[in-house]
Amino acid sequence: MNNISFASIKCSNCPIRHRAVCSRCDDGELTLLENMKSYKSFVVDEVILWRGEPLEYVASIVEGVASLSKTLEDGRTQMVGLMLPSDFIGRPGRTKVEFDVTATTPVTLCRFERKRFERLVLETPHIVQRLMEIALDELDAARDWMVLLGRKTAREKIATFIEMLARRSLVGIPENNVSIELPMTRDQIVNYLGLTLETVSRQFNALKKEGVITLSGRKSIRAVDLSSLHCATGDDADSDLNS
Amino acid sequence: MNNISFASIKCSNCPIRHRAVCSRCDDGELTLLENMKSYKSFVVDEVILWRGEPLEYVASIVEGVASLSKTLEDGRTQMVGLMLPSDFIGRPGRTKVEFDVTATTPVTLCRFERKRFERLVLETPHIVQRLMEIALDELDAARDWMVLLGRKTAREKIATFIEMLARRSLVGIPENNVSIELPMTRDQIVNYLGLTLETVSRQFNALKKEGVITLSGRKSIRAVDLSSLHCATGDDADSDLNS
DNA sequence: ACGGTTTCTTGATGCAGATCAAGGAAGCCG
DNA sequence: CGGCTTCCTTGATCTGCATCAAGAAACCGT
Repeated sequence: MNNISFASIKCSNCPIRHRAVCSRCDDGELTLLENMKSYKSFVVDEVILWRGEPLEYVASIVEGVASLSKTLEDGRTQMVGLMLPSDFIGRPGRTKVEFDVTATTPVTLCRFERKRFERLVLETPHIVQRLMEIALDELDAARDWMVLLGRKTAREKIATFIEMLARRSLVGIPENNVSIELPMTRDQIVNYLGLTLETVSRQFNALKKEGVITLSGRKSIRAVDLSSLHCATGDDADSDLNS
Repeated sequence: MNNISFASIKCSNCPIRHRAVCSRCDDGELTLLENMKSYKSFVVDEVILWRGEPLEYVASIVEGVASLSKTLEDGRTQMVGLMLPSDFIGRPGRTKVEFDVTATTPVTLCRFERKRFERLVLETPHIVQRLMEIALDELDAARDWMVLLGRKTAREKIATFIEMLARRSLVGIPENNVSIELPMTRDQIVNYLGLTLETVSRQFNALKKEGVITLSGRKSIRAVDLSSLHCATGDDADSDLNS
């Protein structure tokens, strides 16, 4: 656990200062948030929030990856979102969440008491504006994922997943031979992509045999050939450099 | 086409006054919107907005149903949203949309020039607040749909779809024998649910044979037995009376 | 470095839903 | 009302992925 280092961090030095819910805030607004915030960390697989549980805090992810997932009666589960640093958990105006939130890597949150935060939101347009943008970005991502879940083949799902991770892990221009750390186990990938363990395994290894990627260890991938990886996604050539 | 009747409607008499983007606005704010708005209508299957096209207007749906859909290289398409009256099309801060918007029934929009609207948004917290709520509600819906697309069987998808329409078409307490008008053709249902024509047809008729629903004509359904309909959805007993 | 556990791979088989291929019923327009 | 078109249904077959069933590799604690 590495949260202690955050215990007394200044907002102005925060790694997500420029992307989180506070990104548009001026110094005065930031001070208000500074006085409200508290950090909390979670270990891998720890549940951050249960579905339906009263929501006492809202929070930004400072570090780590969390997943949102929904479960049907009989136990089938579907991941409905991946939350990365600067993403926001919880929403003003709702007293609970409709999904379970789980840490897939060690996670550190910057939390605000929900009720106080809601009051602040009403008076702080910069925060609402940013919250809206964050929600709309998530909506875009959710819609892309709907295409994947509804229409893509197993192979295309895996390729899209890897490409998404590759695109995210490099800041600059994409180039071949990017090394990627999977932020989740096969089991979680399964629930993210709407597949089974065996199918995920087979498709990873198929792409490996074709020389599109290499695998080493359980959570490390190298994208050898980005262009053939993209061909395998089913998406068209252009599409999104956005956000 | 029935749009002429809207040509000079007052915002205060608007059928979506209490739910649309303007729902929190006071009289002054409403007057500003009133002076910016223009109505436009679309016939069935008319494209309201092409993916990637520059976005000159944002708009609320006043009447009718529109669909958002995405298409893969090879023509497979997935509907990623159904827009109903009071839903909002377009977003401040983006110059284009990432999907096609099509009228699935005759549609009337209340439009605002995007640039003027963006300026107004910056100064009108009531609008941003409502926009955020709308976005978050859409996000909830998108996530429910991800579960359907990723994990539900054909039968469960159809049952969920019908239940959604039933729930929406009645204002009060759900009761058996609700009559439902499908706002779309089989072909569009197919793309909404991530299935094929034949499968959709078979599952509709399976539910009919079991006495859960009756069919009459092409677009009219009666939900005879809501509780067995719900059982067929795969969802758990409680879940959402929200929003 | 070793044994045990967890996680991942590989193979064999089965099935839900896709695809292929005709028919049949609604709706439309004369 | 009758012919035409579009849309929907039904049946036969195929296939991608799930499921079932062993192994094998990676990781972990001692």
